[in-house]
Amino acid sequence: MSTIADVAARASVSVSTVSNVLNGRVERMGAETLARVHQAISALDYRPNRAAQQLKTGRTPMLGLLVPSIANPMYGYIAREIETSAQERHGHRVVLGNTYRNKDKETGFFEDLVAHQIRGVIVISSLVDERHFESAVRRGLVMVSYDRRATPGSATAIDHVSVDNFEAARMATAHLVAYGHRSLGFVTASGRTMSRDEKMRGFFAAAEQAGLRASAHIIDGSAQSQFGDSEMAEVGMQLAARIAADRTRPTGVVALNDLLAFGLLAGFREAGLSVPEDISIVGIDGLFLSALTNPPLSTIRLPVPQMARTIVERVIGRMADPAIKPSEFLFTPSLIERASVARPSKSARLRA
Amino acid sequence: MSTIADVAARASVSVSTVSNVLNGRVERMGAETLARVHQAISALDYRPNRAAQQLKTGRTPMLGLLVPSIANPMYGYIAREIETSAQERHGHRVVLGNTYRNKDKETGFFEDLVAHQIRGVIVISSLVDERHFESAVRRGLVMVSYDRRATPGSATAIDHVSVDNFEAARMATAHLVAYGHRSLGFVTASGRTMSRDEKMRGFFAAAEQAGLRASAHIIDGSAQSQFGDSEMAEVGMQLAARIAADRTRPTGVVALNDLLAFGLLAGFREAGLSVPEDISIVGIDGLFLSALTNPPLSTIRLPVPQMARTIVERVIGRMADPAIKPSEFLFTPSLIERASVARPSKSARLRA
DNA sequence: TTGAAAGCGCTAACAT
DNA sequence: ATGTTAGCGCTTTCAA
Repeated sequence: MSTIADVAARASVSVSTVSNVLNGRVERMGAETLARVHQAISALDYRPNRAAQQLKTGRTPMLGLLVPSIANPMYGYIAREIETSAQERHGHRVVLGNTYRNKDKETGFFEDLVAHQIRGVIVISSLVDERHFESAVRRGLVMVSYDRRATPGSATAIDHVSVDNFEAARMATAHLVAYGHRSLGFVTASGRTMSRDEKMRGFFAAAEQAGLRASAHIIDGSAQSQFGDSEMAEVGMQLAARIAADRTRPTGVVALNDLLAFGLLAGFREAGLSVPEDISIVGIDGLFLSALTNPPLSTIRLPVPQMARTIVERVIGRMADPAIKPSEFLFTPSLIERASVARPSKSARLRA
Repeated sequence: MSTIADVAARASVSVSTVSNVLNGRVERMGAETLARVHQAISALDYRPNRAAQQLKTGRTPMLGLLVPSIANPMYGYIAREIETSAQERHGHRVVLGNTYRNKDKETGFFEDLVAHQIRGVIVISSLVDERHFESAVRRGLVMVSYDRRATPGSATAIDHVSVDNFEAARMATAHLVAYGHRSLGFVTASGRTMSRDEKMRGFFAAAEQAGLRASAHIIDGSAQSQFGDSEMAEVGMQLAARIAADRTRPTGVVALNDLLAFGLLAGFREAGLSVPEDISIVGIDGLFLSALTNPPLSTIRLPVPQMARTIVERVIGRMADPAIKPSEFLFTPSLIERASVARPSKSARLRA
């Protein structure tokens, strides 16, 4: 690999002149000099050594991206949007890490970022406990978190970008109510994340609003692991069996997310229940896969591309200007009506 | 951030002594000196600056990982296994890039890796044309490719890790044959990748073997884009409509991959065809989602975790020892029998 | 057993 | 308009 000195020699200029053209400081440069430098650069196929630039400037065009598991299609979708936006719109590469929702893994990732002088990091769907985040921020990281709300009241050093989870669950529940369901369930996996808590509140709010608070219940199952891809669907299957066996089961359920809904769909079928004839389901996420299930899943779509763009803009923007204060960004979801919701059957209504 | 000099000062030793302990050269070091250094390191919470190490040594514990689209659940799965293995077993972080199967994006990614002095790169399912790979290798990259076979005959500078695609398609087809199917289809999207060509060969080989060569057909649809996540399923849906309308349609089909099979499943249902009563399907990949479809999809499972481990070992191993020659690694897939395959119905047999 | 010092490739303040 | 140079934080050779 050729260095800046090689280029300088070939163009018969000093290294600083080369550095100047590299960094766009060409206003008062001789046109001929500039041409010679460009010519030398392409002749040598020269690329600046990022490590050297970085050592000098303390910056590097990279971002960290932490997900519970990239095998989860929802996180894969978000990650794709984030990486594409970081790369195409801001010229940043992204370092990916799977955390399996493990605090030590998160901490380890932050430490490595700091060691690599990568100053921006995006964290997807972490657990409620945020203390190791704050300590990472103190070490200099610019952090934006997805799918977690700011802890109310506490001034935070982190941007929070999320969908209005309360509203998402409320819409899903209201959709069921609109179809005449009077006995409702919110199906969730037992790990507590902030977004789950909010969805539960939205669920109950919609039930309350419809005067159905007494017949609205949380149904939760414990996952072996907490990072939710195949496991999330497993929980759905198990829960479906439990629900099917319950003679007082709800006529309509909202699933924590689409993956859980997929498991529910499979589990109900196995238990001999038809969706939506025997029970209605609405998911949350709007994964492309939700259009393919049998029946196609009614779900709440999250505006993922827009959220991803905001996330990336925030990290990059705040790295460039430390004066910008962290803030909160809430996006509104929307209902996709498909075929997993119908009016409750007479027998179902009687049972409930 | 404290530097090595701060540590040295605090421990009252020279920087080279600190560097020695950092790099494990402690054999003939005074026990007391060593202790002082350790103590200073933890007192200052010191972490070596990777950029500086890298500038000096020319190495950095990172890998590049290129996928067509991380939103594709199969690539997400592979990526998770690769990242986890790179991190836990070898202490390397991974830089992720989506290529959308675009040559310029691939080339751009390679250039950035070189600029960052990242010397190892893993490429998933790229297109057939490999020339820009060879040129990246000449620039110093250690490359391992997944899901592409080496170009026969040509000595390559790239490791190739893949599943035996011929065998995968052969097994899938033989499974259909074993269930009595005499009219076979291989459903694929039209973009040509190496793995697709091999699967077709395996399909025909199994048909031939069963004396069914004349009634074995390729059914392909063109995708708008080539990186295959939601699009792949779309193609499946369209193709299903076309197949359903065809009075001479096969009684059993092998799908290029599970995602395509999901689209097929949805499309057949929409067209009023039942699986497996009216038509049997077998997928290829073994995604966890394939267990959740209605009916559950019979498919060919790829040994993803093992392949991922091999991939990572190869990059890291060859970076450490340039004398190691690139080679080819072929893994054997296995059949998962579920419910999307049954004996062809009488009417279906007559039709064909 | 420990230390001094050169140098990795670049940026930017300063000099000319 | 262009050049000189110190120094970013580390590794490693060589000397003591």
